[in-house]
Amino acid sequence: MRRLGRELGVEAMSLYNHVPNKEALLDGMVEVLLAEMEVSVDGKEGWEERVREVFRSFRRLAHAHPDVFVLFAVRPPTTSKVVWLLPAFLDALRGAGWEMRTSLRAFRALSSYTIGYALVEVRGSVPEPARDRTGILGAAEEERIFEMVPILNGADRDAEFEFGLDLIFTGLRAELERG
Amino acid sequence: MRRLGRELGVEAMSLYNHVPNKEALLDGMVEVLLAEMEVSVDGKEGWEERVREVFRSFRRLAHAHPDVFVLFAVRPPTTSKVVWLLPAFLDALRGAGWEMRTSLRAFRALSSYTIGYALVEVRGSVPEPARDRTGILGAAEEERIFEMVPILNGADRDAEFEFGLDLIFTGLRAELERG
DNA sequence: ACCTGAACACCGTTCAAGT
DNA sequence: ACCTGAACACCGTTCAAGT
Repeated sequence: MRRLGRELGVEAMSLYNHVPNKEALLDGMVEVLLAEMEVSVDGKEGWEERVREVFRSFRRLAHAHPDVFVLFAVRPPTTSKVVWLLPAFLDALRGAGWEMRTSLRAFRALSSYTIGYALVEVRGSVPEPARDRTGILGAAEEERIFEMVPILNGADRDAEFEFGLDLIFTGLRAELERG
Repeated sequence: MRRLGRELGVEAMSLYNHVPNKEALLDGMVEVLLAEMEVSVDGKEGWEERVREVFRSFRRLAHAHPDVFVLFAVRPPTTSKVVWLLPAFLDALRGAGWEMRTSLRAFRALSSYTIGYALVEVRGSVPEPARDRTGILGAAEEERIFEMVPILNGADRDAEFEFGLDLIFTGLRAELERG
């Protein structure tokens, strides 16, 4: 609050004339973040490609404002979180022909995946492990870890994210066929 | 630090004889959390059921220590995060016959989903939306939101989580068949 | 080797007093 | 209606001084 006050050329206490407290300020930032989400879905054919586009936009939001995105992920749910994300999803879903419970489960799966993926991404890459640090593991397992960390860090994130979406959509299509 | 000191019957500054700073303390807590993860996989037949069990354990960890789990999700990656989770996964995967890149992508998909799902779960349920709050939406969309929030909150979390795992595993099995 | 007092540079928030 | 000074009850951290 004090720093924000300084930035605005005002004392910290003045802020309380405009905002109830710091928490409200943080939630407001998240709200602004979500309002910024732009989903351009109109050109897309078919529910699958439209839904993909919603979650791609969501991930782009995390890249654009990583710190606020962490707030989004961590702070308790608010109405605005639901109000921004859910209609965008349901809108993209038109034509899929699911009942509501299935739609909501699909939403939970896709949003959980996207939140988790973007969060891991935003935190940065895994540090090179120190040799002594891994003493808990057997020698073979230790070797495996050393081999994997660079591959983990060197991955093409966009392709990797799409791969995860592919998995989930394969599951959803199968679900749809079963009725 | 001051509160922890009090809890230990000692002044806050004394802690700096044992720990470099607060950050290190938080990372240590995450490390203890991960060390606590118990995966009982030995009885399970087949890689799929074993891998499922790994991520179920992970989610159970979030329920047991929600605050530390949030730290896990938010703090930068450390060696110990990889060292605990990845070997457990790779171990469960034996017999699936994938190359490393595919294994790592499967790991990313499943861990992202589980982190995201557990995080949303841990934050608590969505508040009942206020009627005036949703003025941004059209009337029909507003009605849809009002209808959905109770369903969203009332869901059977265990079943919902498993449903998401189902989707991803369906995708992985398809991937496996294609080679 | 470990603990402490004093000190520094911070926080968020309240409230009476000002314009 | 909005801003401010003073004040309260906090933070994490350093460092010289103690045992």
